[in-house]
Amino acid sequence: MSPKPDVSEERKEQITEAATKVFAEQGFDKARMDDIATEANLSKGTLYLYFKSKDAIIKHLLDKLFEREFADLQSLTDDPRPASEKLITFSETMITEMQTWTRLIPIMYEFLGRLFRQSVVQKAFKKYMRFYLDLITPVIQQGIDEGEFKAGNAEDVAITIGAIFEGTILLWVYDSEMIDLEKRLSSGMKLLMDGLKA
Amino acid sequence: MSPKPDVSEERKEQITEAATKVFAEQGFDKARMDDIATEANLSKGTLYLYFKSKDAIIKHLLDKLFEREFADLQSLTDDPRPASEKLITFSETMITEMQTWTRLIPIMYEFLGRLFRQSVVQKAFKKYMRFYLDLITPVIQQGIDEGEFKAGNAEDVAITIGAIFEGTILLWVYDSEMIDLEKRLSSGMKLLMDGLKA
DNA sequence: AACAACTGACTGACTGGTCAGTTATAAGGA
DNA sequence: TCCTTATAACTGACCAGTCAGTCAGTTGTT
Repeated sequence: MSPKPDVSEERKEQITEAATKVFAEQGFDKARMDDIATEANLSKGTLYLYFKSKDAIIKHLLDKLFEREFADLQSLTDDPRPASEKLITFSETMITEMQTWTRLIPIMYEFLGRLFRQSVVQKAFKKYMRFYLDLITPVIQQGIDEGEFKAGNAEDVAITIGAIFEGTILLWVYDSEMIDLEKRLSSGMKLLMDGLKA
Repeated sequence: MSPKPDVSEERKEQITEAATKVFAEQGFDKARMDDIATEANLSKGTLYLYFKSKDAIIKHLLDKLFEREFADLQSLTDDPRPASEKLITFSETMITEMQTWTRLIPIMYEFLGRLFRQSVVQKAFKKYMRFYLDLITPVIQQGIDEGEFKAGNAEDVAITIGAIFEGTILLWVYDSEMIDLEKRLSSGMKLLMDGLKA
């Protein structure tokens, strides 16, 4: 029996939260462990009780980054509706979830900078790609098979859809005043689907 | 009269070249001035004769980043051909130039990480967006006016085209083995233009 | 001799990680 | 109810390594 309750999960969460904020503001390299500690209302020493190093915190953030919202999307796989409707659902879900995502975007791009040098980061992004393509490609294929979409390479189309999403976010990051993210995402998606219809 | 010829432009170029390589490999923060000096076959002290600080080198790279290849594209503005042909030319030019660009991509994304914190970087990316949109939007508008393209908001379409380019590059960065960049760029572009045609 | 170009040892500020010491709380005994 | 004790949780001064930036001195050309 411990004389105190185990707070370790709570602390990890608290540190993760603080780290997310500090890293988003300062970047991985500029951010100091003391900054994270202060933000989490803890001392630096305590951080090291729950994470072995600064890199371990960063790695933890990477692991959490993609695991978040995609559970909702899994259901597309055995959804019985026509492909075009499923794509619209996908698109709407993505756009809705985008709002919870936006605060993580600085961190996303922080990781992108490391993508070229760190194989852990590479693996995580590849896995994300795989997940996305395995989800969408069959839907496109279904649309082609059922004569709803033009014949063509389903994965090609899936990649273009992914590119429109990622690219629109990127352009929005370039100039967020000029671009209304939600509107652009849905208009881009619509444009593509017009070209897709048989 | 200096007793020696002025080598200052040559040195700046030499340092820029070395810095590009080192920053691409290590990232801005990890890269040491000594690394850049070694790569440039100079001593650290010499770097400081030509650049006031590490940040000054980074800023210089940012300035050079966008000024490179776009001169070619300017000609689109007073090209008399139909919009669809101009878009194809645009697309082909971009794809060709992509090859010279790829080695700069790590640096591009390195800057993206700083986009949220440094207004100099923000300004540069906004300017790039403006340049691109001012180039492409009129072409789309022309296509709509001449009845070649569906009616709609020209800037919307321009943004989606930009998103397809930037997004495809991003997905390629996520997993370069899976994506043949050139093929995907042209297939994505084709898909969109199908949806665009009246 | 004059001077531009260059060098690299050095300095001072900074920060990730450590650890000896402190604090707070639950359990058990009186 | 109060005291003692075990120990989990926490702290922050400190250490060791790092690196941007400096500058006194060297090199090489005219």
